[in-house]
Amino acid sequence: MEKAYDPQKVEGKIYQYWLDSGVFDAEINPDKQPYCIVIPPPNVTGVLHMGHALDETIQDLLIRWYRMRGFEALWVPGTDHAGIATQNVVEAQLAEEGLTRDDLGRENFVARVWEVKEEHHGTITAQLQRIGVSVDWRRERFTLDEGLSRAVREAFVTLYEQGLIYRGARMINWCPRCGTGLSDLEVQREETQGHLWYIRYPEPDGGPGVVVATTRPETMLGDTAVAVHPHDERYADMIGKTVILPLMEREIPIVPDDYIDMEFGTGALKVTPAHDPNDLEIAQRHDLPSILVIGLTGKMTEETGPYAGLDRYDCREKVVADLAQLGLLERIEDYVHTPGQCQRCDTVVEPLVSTQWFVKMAPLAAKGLAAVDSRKVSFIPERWTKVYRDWLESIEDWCISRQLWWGHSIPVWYCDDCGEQTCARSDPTRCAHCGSEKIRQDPDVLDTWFSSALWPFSTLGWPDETAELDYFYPTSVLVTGYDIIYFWVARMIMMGMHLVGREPFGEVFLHGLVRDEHGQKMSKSRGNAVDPIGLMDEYGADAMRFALAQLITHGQDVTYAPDRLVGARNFGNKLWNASRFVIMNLTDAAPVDLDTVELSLADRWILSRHSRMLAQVDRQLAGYNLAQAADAIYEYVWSEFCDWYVEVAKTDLYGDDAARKATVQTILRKLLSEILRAIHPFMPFITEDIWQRFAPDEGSISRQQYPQAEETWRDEEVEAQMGLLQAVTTEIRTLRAELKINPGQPVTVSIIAPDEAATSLVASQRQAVCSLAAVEQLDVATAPADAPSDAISAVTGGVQVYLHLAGAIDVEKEAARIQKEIAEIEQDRLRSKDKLQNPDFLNRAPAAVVNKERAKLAGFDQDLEKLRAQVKRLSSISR
RNA sequence: GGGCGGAUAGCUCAGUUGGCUAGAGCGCCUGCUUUACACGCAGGAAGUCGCAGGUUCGAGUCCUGCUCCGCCCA
Repeated sequence: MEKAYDPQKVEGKIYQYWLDSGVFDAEINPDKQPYCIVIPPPNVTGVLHMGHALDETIQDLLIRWYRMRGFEALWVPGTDHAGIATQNVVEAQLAEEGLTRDDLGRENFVARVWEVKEEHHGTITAQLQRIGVSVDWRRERFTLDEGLSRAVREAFVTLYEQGLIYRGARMINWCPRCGTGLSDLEVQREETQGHLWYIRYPEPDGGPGVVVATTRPETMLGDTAVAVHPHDERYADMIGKTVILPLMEREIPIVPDDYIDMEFGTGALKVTPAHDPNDLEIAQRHDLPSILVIGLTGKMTEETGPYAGLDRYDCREKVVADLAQLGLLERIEDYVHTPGQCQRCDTVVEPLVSTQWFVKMAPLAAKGLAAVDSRKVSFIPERWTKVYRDWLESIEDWCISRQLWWGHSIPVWYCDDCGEQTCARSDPTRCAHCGSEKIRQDPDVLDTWFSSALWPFSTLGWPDETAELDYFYPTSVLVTGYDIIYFWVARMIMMGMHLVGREPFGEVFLHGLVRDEHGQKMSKSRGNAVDPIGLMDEYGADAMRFALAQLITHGQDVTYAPDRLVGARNFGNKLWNASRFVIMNLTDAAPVDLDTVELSLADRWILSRHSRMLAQVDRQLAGYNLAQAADAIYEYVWSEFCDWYVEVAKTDLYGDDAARKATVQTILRKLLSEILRAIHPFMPFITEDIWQRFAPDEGSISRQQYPQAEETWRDEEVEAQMGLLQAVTTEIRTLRAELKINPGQPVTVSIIAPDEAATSLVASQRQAVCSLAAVEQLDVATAPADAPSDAISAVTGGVQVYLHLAGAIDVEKEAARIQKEIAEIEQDRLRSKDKLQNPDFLNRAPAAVVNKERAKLAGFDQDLEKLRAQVKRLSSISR
C-alpha cells in the first residue's frame, strides 16, 4: 500500500468494478424488505452543481446503508426533459447561429433538442458516477421516454375524464419572451425600483374627477372602472358617477369595493381587469368588461388605437408623456414594487386572461392534506409540514399548458366541424362526438412538472401493474431541497394519492441549499458556483461526500467551507494509514475467540467504545442526522482507535507474548473490518479499495453486512478506568511539553494514587502508560513517605504525577504553574459547592444529579489538597 | 402584512427529551523525521452561547418581548 491515499488512481476503476459486478442492481425479492429511492431527476442538459452533490450524497448514503443492512435497496436513476429550461438552452444555441425556432419549424426543432439531449445525457450521468451513486442503471428513465410518456398520457386522460383537467379562460402569467403561459410558481418576485404615477381621470362635464395612482400607466388603456372603498368619505359623492378615461376618451364608472386599500396612493384604484388578477376579481363583482391591451409578444393590441403595436415599455413612456401634455399627470413618486418575473429568463411577466389547460386542485389538495394528516407521509424536519399545508390549503388551479415545442403533447384534438374536444389514450383519427376526420391536436405541451409529478410511480412502470410497482411502491424516502416543495413534492403526493391510491413515499427528507463561503446563494450568474467536479479532482469524491455529510444538519442551508474538504481528505488518509498499519501487522495472524481469551483493559475499552460508536451511528442515521453520524465515526476512528488503541496495541504486536499478539491481531481485524463497513456509505471508494486488500475473497464491501453494535461489549467501568489512564498519560505528556523534553528522551515518573484500586490499576497498566508517554521508569505507590523533591508535578482525578528531572527544578516557575491550576479548579469548586449548599437543589434535583455533583466536588477537593501540598513542598525546597 | 429559519471560539458549524467543568474542523501558538500517517504526533491559547425579562433547584437548551441577518407567502 502507498503511503498516502490517491483518489484519482482508484475512483474510476472502482466505479467500473461496481458496474461490472452488478452490486447496485436490485431485484424483486420477497425474502427481503424493499427500500427504494427515486432520484430527483437532474435536468438532462444541466451540469452537476453542489446542490446535486449534496442531494446525491445523502441518497447514496442511505441506499448503501440500507443495502448493507439486508434490505433490497433500489435507487432509480433518471433525468428530466426540463421543458422550458431545455428549450431555452437550445434556442440560445440557435440564436448564436442567427436562427430562431420558427426558422427550423417544430419538427426540426424538436429533433434538434433530442440531439442536444443525447449529447448532454452522457455528461450528467458521468458526473453523477463521479460521486459514486449506487443506482441501478438498468432502470434509468427519462421523463420524455416512451414509458413515461404513456404514464403522462394516462394521467392526463384520467384527470380529464374525471373533470379534474379543464380548458378555460383565466388570468395567467405570460412570459412575452418565452412566449408561453406559466404557472404561479414559475413567477418570481423581486424588489425593483419603480415609480408611482398619479393620473387624473376627469368627469364628463369637465369636473375634477379622481386621481389614481399606478405603477403601470400603460395598462390604463385597458381600464374599465375606477374603484374606491365604500367607506371612503373622500369619494362618497363620486360613487356611481363616471369619469373619462384619458387618451381613450372612454366613460368608465366609479365603483365601491371592499378590496380597496384607502391608505395606498389616493385611495382610488384604476381597474384593468385584463391585466391584474385583483382587478379581474373586482370586475367580476361589478360586471365590468375586460379589454386586453397588451398582447402575447408584449406589444400593445389593436384595442389601444394610436398605441397599437408599441412595445409595452415604449407605450408606458408615450402614455406618460401624453398625459403630461394634457395636464393630467399630477405627480410622480419613486416607488419600490415587486413585479413578477419569469423564473427562466427574468423577463417581467404579463398577467393576462388567456385560454389554457388547468388542473382543478381542490380535490387533489384534499388528498394531499389527508396523506400528511394520516402520517402516511411525514416531513423531516417536521416544520416543513406547515409550509406544505399552508400552500395546499389556499391552492389555485394549476395552469399546465405551455406554448412550447419541447415536452409532452396535450392529448386533446379539436373538431373543425362540431367544435368538440376529443381526449384519448391513443391518437384518434376522428372526432369522438361527430365522427368527423377534420380534427387537429392541441399544439401546446404540458408543464414539465406534470411529468415530474408522476416520477415515483411512472419510473416503476405505472400505469401498468408491474411487479416493481407492487414491490417497491410506495418508495421509502424522497430526498430533495426545500425549494421544490410546491413544484414537485406536493404534486407528487397529490398525484400518487389520486392516481395510484397510495402515497409516493413515506418520508420526505428536506435538506438545505448550498451557499458559498459568504453565505450567498450559489448561481452561475453570480459567478460564485463551486464546481463539484473540481472538488472531486482535487480532494476525491469521498472527501467531498464526507465534508457534505458533516455539514448536513436538519434543513439548515449548507455553507460551503473549503476547510471541511481538507479535513475530510485528511480523514480519508488517516483511515488509509490506519488500515495500512493493521493490514501490515496481520500477516501471521491466527484468530482467537474473543469471548474466551483474556482481554486487556485497552482491549475491553476499545470494544466498548466501538460498540458505542456503532449504536450512535445507527441512531443518528435513522433520524437523518448525517452530520452527527459522520462526526461519531470520525471522532472514534481518529481520537480513540488511532490515537489510543493502535498505539497501545503496538507493544503487543511488537512484543514476545504470542497469545497477546494473537488477541490484539484478532481485535484489530474485527475493528478494522467493521470500521471500513461503517464508513462505506459515507466514503465508498476508499473503503472499497482498502476492503479489496483487507478481504480480497469476500467481494464488494457494498454488499457486506453493516456492523451492529454489540451491547455485551459495553462496559462503563472499563471506560472509566481507561479514562483515568488517559488522564495520567496526558498529564505526563503535558509536563514533558512544558519542560520541552523531546519525545525520544525517556523520563522517570512517580505516580501517587489516592487508593488501592487506583494504585493497582495504574500499576497493572504500567507498560501501556510507559509506551504512550515515553516513560522509562514508572513507580506507583499509594502514599509515599516523602514526595519526590527533584520532580515537577500535576494532579488528575486524585492521582499525583511526578516527573523526575536530572537537575534542579525551577521552583518559581513551577509554583506559578501550580498556582494557576489551583485558581482554575477553585472556580469550579466554588460553583459546585454553591450548588450543593442549596437545599432546593438537594431536595428537588434527581439523586443521580446530586451524587454526580458530590463526586465532582470531592474530586476538586482532592486535587486541590494535593496541589496545595505541592506548593508547600516547593516552598520547602526553595528554602 | 403573515409565516419560517438563523444569531455559540478568528472562520464554518455541532450541542436529540433543561443537569455543561459548552465541543469539533480549519486557523493560531509551542515542541517533534516517535519504524501507519507531516493529509502526521504531542501540548497549548481562545467563547459575558444576539439583547432584556421570565419559568426552574438548575437555562446555550423552555416561555415572552426586542434587535440584526436570511428565506417563503401575500
